Amino acid sequence: MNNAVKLETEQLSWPHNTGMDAFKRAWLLEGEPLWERVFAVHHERMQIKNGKTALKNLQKIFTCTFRLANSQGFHSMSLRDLSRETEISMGGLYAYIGSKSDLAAAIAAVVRQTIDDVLSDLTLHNLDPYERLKALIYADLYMNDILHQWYYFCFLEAKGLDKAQREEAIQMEFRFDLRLQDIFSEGIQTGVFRYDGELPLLAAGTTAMLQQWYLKRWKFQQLGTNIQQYAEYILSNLLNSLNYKK
Amino acid sequence: MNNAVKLETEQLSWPHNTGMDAFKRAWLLEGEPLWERVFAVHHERMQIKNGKTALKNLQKIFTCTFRLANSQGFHSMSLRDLSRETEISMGGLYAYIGSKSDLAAAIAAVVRQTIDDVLSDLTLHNLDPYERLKALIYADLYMNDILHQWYYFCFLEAKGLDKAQREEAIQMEFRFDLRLQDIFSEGIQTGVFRYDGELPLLAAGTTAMLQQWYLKRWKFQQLGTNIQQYAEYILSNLLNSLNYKK
DNA sequence: GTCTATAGCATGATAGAC
DNA sequence: GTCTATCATGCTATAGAC
Repeated sequence: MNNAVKLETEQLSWPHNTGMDAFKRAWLLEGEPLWERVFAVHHERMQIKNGKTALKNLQKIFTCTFRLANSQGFHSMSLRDLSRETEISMGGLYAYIGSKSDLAAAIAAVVRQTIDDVLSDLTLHNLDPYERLKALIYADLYMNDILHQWYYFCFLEAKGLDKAQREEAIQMEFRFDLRLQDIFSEGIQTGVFRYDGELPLLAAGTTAMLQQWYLKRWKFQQLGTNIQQYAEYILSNLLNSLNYKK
Repeated sequence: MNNAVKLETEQLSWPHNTGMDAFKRAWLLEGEPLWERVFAVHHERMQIKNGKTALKNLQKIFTCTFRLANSQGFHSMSLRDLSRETEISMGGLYAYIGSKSDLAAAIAAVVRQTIDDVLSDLTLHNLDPYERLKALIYADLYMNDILHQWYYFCFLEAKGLDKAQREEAIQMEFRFDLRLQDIFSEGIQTGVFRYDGELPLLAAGTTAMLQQWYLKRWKFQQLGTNIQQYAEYILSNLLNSLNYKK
């Protein structure tokens, strides 16, 4: 795991404390640490090796890519658009991105690695099924929220990626579903959950509801639903399906 | 409502009989009736007025557009790709589509009108909340299945449509959610349902699960879940949330 | 490290023969 | 009604000055 992402001193404060502030303190998914991560993943494709200036321009390039691609689509965003938006010349852009499709690939790669880092750390904690379920749902939803532009891009532009990356994305989602199913199964075995339907479908439905948070922002905005309320809704709905009795 | 879509003689056989065969017989959403619908919606933009040849080529054009756009994205599908795939020359294509974006707009328009026709007809039946819920979920899922390429296209290419059409798509989804909420509310009032959470979130979650059927075909294929099983899962999961007792 | 200028090519669209 | 040939434009990417 990339140490830059996780403050060791905070490791034990989360997921036991499931507030979003605690999550943000424990995981450095925003601001400069994020761009250092992007640089770490992407720097082989870059001509610029000076970290200081690279970070500033990487941030501009990725941020503007999200603004353009998430509103009109990545393929219909031209590099001239991106050049205008970032105020970096065409030639300048190519010192950072290698090619247009490299840019999309980098976004997907950063998302994959971040998810892996955060979720694999969750398994280190020794929690009971209820706590594991809660921690997984809150962690995933917080990630969806903080990196919502990244997730939105990956979901809607997946077709544009090469076959290996598309396959990776599908495998990531399968693993997430399986992680949920494992928790369900363990809870059923230990007797805290009871469910007589298809666990894969229950997991798939949960994943779908979590993804809504970045896919349907307009809906939650219109409803006035905040992230805490939505997390609680998903969890209580799921616990109800699982016949969990506190 | 467009009479060509609905066989009057079958009006009463559905939604009381919720099998997919009955749905397909009642609603003509496939084959020649579908392409006649497309022609009806799109013919103003076409130079060809002869129905016979137009229908055959429209089918080729739309079918190939789905194959290309749903695998690589509509914007990165060139009209030369489409020309090669349909075996219609570039000049020939323009006798049918007006422009590339007209083609996307036509797909969205056909979907919108079909949904409106099918769902508005459902309200004509006088059903109790349980039956209405079942009919709505089955009808929507069957539509998602039969027209899955159309829905998939609309979901993933929505960004490429003009503002009015994007707004229309959002309004359609809001109306669907509200339709679900109305049924929930009526059931709660008449005492067959009991729910103390947020109805809009329960409706949004149901809509999300229905959309999975065309968004995540790879998942259901891998799980071996067929449409009947999935319809039953969504309904029973929802009835459980609503504390419905048969 | 950033820029301007431009190469080289693919694209959407149209004109006009048949 | 369908085709071929072509136009004008916009695109990604690079070369080379500073």
